[in-house]
Amino acid sequence: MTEGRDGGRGPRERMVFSTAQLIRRDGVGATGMRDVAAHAGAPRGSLQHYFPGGKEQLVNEAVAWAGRYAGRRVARFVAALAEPTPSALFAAMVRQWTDEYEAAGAVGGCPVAAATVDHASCGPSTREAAAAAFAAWRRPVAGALADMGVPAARAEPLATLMISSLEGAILMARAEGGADPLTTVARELAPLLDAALPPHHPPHPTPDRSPDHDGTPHP
Amino acid sequence: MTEGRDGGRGPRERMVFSTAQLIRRDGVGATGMRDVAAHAGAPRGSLQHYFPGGKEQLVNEAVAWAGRYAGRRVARFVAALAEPTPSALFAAMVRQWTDEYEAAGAVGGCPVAAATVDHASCGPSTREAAAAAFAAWRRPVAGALADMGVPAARAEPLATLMISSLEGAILMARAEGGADPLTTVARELAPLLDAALPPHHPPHPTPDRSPDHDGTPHP
DNA sequence: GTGACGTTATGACGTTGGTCATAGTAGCGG
DNA sequence: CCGCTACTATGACCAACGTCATAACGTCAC
Repeated sequence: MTEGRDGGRGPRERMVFSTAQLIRRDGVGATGMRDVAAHAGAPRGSLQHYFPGGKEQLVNEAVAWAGRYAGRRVARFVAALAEPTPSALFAAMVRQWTDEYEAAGAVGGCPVAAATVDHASCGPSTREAAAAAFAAWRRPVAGALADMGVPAARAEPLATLMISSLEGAILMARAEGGADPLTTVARELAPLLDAALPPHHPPHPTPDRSPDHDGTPHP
Repeated sequence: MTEGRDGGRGPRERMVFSTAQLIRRDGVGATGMRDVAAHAGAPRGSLQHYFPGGKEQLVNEAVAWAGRYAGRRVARFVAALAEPTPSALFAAMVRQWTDEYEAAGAVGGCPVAAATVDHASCGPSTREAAAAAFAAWRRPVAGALADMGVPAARAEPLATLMISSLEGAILMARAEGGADPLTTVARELAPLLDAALPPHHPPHPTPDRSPDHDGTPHP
């Protein structure tokens, strides 16, 4: 899939983007600097020019980019929801992955998860970058829940639960080679999420699918 | 086979065990065969003798062992529960990790997750091994839920949700360096899990069991 | 033009990985 | 003693990695 928005930017952004793509598919340790340069169509020398901190800096920036991307994506999901319920938001987040897995197979996961697991392949700063990325992802989710009417005290915990379940389901889906765990988690978690709304909210069963194709590939 | 050389556990099992331990801390790619031999106190030559399939076979056996271990652990948790409710089982599963993280820091995650993410560091057979490990873990969880009174149709999906949430929370906990996501997920998911029980939940006679301690560290 | 600078391009070095090949050691039946 | 088998131990290879060093190619200022 060619995405229109990566070629226009400079080579530096392309390399960060390619790093995230390769990391989420192959892991941190298995992603070489040469692979990144080749995937980004950039010269190898540019790596050490733009990222004098070496692989660690490159991975950290890729993780940070993935966190920002996930946060922007959540805002986009919320804006596109016909029924602004927590379960509909979660369903949209999950559908992003089921669509990809059913289209291109369950290769590739979350780059932040890969960076977290491959902890030894990079320095301790990557752990902080992963924490920041999760925070940048959780914050808009919690904000969206609060906007929907979820009590402020429960918005953050529920966002943590949503992201945890999604990440774990991505893991199991990759292992099983199918998207079943993702759909299962979305279905089972839905009633709990909507139950966090104040009582006078009418329970609307299913969200209708709204088109959200911005052409940007997964982080 | 020669048994009884080292207290009943041969060097082969030690190597599989060490592989799981190193993988769950450093990832697959960053775990070298030499490291495994050193950690297991075994000679390097024994690796190629016991695992002619190389690193892939070693990793696969470690993943399979981790799956069996998790399954056995679930059975032990169920036996030790004072109140056999789904939320209590989930709390026990989560507490296994919070205890470790609060005692020794949030280094180390699930070896099955590491093998799933580091997909490129090993062949496709590792993916199947990870799927089998997840299944070996999910089956006893679903069985325990069914025994507690959860309808059979919901036992498997709920087990998938429990394991997904746990795996994702482990991920976030490692990234943040604390056990908070784990406790949050356990608390937020509890009402949904217990709501799957039939209206009058019958208090089962608790099978008294000594606290779990088999001397085996985490997988 | 000339120089400087940001970038691109490539070769080389040192390390580390997994695997292979080959010794070496213990136990045991003859 | 010998030969056999299971296991231990170690050195050698090749490939790949990240990094460094250096040179060439732009494009502006002057």
